Amino acid sequence: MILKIQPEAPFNLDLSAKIFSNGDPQIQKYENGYYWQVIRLNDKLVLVTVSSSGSVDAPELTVNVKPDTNMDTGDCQLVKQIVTSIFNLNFNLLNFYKDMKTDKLISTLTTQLRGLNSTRTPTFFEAIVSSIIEQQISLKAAKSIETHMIKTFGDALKVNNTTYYAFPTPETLSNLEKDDLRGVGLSFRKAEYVIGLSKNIVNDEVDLEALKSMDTQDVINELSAIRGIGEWTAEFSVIKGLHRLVVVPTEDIGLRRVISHYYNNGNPVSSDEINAIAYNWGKWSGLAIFYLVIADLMSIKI
DNA sequence: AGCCAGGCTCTCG
DNA sequence: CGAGAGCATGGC
Repeated sequence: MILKIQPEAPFNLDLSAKIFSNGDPQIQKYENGYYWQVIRLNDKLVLVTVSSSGSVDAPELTVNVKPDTNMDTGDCQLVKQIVTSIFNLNFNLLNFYKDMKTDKLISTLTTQLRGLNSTRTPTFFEAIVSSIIEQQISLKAAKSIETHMIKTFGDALKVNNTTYYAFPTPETLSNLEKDDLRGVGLSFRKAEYVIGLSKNIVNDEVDLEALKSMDTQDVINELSAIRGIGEWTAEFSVIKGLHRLVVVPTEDIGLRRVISHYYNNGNPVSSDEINAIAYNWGKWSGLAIFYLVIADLMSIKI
């Protein structure tokens, strides 16, 4: 089944999905103009493949859904809604570009990276769990552990003789023992965090849906109260899962590296210095940082 | 080989 | 309170 989505222009799928280039093909990947992953509808899993036609300033996305048996109109709407959420397609970048025209460095990037939108995880839960896994260890190590966890405990969907995996649900993870998650590479400590969080969700002690409509700082406070979630994890969870790009995680080593690179000739920067720089971007601070991070990733020289 | 890498909790003093 | 230990895998 083919669905069409018209994103707010400008939008560039190739730039926006590039961060998934080294993703696992059985989980989530972007390759040769195609982005794919399994998404969870109300009562079923489907493999969704997204590609782009048209131009950056008049884009159209084609969404291929498999299997398409028993897909009703509500399911189609949900697929569109989830894809729109993942790539932030209802967000118009033009106001950001306009307001950044006076910022020499950022406006250079908005020209070069025109149509780059930041992505968000399909579920808030996924953002929190992966942020927990990413604590302390390198992103490479964390990714490897997460992949192992998804392939072991995620729900499988077979399409054209290939098996794909959806991120495991809170229900599934809440029923695991610590040893199960230790077996896929989490530390015993992180296994406790993930299982504890999942149990809280299943028991309705934590309501992630309710958090979604709260102020960013309130969400961070609520999350930080959960065992295993500190300030860093809470901030990255709302950035990756709820797209709250107003947060400036000054204590994050990745952000420090990027600011140091583009604003201080590679010399270390303090939290205060980062805050001072970000303050000038106002409500666009998170998006400006996102453009810097991607520029750094793509080795763009300014 | 050994240290560090997008943290956090627990334990001591 | 503050400081220190311990933890998981991958890369150098």
